[in-house]
Amino acid sequence: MAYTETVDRILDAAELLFAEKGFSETSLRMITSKAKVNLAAVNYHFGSKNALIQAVFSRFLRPLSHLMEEGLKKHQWDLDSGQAPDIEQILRLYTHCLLDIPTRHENGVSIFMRLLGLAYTQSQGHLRLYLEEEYSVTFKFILMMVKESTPQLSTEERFWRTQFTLGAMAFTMSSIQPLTDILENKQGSKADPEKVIDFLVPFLVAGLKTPPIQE
Amino acid sequence: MAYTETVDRILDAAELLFAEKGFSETSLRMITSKAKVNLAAVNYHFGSKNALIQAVFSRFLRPLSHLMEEGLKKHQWDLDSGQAPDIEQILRLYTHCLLDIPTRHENGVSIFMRLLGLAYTQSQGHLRLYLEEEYSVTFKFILMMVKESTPQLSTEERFWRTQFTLGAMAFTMSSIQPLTDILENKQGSKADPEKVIDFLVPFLVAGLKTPPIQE
DNA sequence: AAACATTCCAAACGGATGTTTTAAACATAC
DNA sequence: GTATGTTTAAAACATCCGTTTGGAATGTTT
Repeated sequence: MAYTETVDRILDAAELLFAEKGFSETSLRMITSKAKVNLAAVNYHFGSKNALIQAVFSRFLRPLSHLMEEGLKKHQWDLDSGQAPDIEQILRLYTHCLLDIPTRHENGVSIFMRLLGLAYTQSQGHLRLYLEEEYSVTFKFILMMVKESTPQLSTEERFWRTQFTLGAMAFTMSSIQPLTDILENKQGSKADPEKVIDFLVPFLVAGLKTPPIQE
Repeated sequence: MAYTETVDRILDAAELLFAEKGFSETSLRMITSKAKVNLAAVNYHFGSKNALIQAVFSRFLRPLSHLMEEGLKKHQWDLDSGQAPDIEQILRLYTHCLLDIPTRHENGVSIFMRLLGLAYTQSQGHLRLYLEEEYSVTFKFILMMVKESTPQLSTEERFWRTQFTLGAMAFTMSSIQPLTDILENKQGSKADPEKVIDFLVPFLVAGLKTPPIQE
């Protein structure tokens, strides 16, 4: 995919509109008129609306995945070393990488998290498949790290606690500022994502570390 | 709204399809053909598709709200008594009420949870307004109870922890069906909502009770 | 300059959507 | 029996959707 200016303008507009309205609720005509490009440009450059959705995700998941792998290497964590990292360190690494993604909009982090949440909750079969194929390696490795760090949990309880963690993160990050306000460029007491994460991580760590109900 | 048989059949079908596919992805023709009623019946009885969505929510939110108020009365919790309930009791009351709603389908609880999650994550403007107008009293009262039960938290940290809690609940609920499928493929155990809640509450309680970072 | 490939654009296509309208049947109550 | 409300049927409505088309514009290469 050659990144011409038209392609970028489409991706920028689509990213904002998808995050604000959802996928089905955003039409190609909304996107192209916001991006100030011709309607046919989407199908010309991306092929289909579904491919555009996937491209939007790729543009921020690729850097995120890359940052994560670098971070993991730097810590020299290894599954076979027997030295499991603390669960808090894993969360810190993940949130730190999130904040370091280069963003194309203000409040880019909020938008990314909102999109991530939508990817989970909106039943877009094609998107689920695509994400699974493209980025499962990195995320599976993280899941393995979580497993090493929480040996006291049953597989089932660990699975659900991971979901709770994801939910708290995605939901909170996506509502850091009502997205309408973001788009209107309305300013006020702007909530700093870093500060929210400082609140979030101890909350999640406490939940993850609490004794299991299934012995 | 007179609850004739046609009305109920429409609501039953809509409830299932909305929970399965989401609102935008469910057409009136899908609903009426599943309910085996005429297409025009929806607009005749409900007026519009949006009104139908609201009616689906009312049918299970009204009993839920009622159960909550009864539960609060039974515990004789009072904001001015100075006797703050434990935060776990509040969460338990809420989740128990959720499980006690009379359901019209098998897996009714899963369906309600999924709908509740969709209401939060799917940005349906009209739905958000409607829920706000109809059920904000009960909701605000719960927030006051949470405040009483967590006096050690600053207003800011309590606000965010409430967001984390809501996020974990809504996110898990809205994706509970797809997740259950994942889990079933992974291992034979079928996940029923009660079990998920049993995992969820201790996780949230631990997070809510952990010492604040802001002293 | 000529040939080529790429990008852009206005318009149209076929289909699905929510909604409305017509008419006729059916039930129930006064 | 007449009035009132409910249901079905079939069709049309206006609109929106994703996608496709043919040709014009643009840039690059020979």
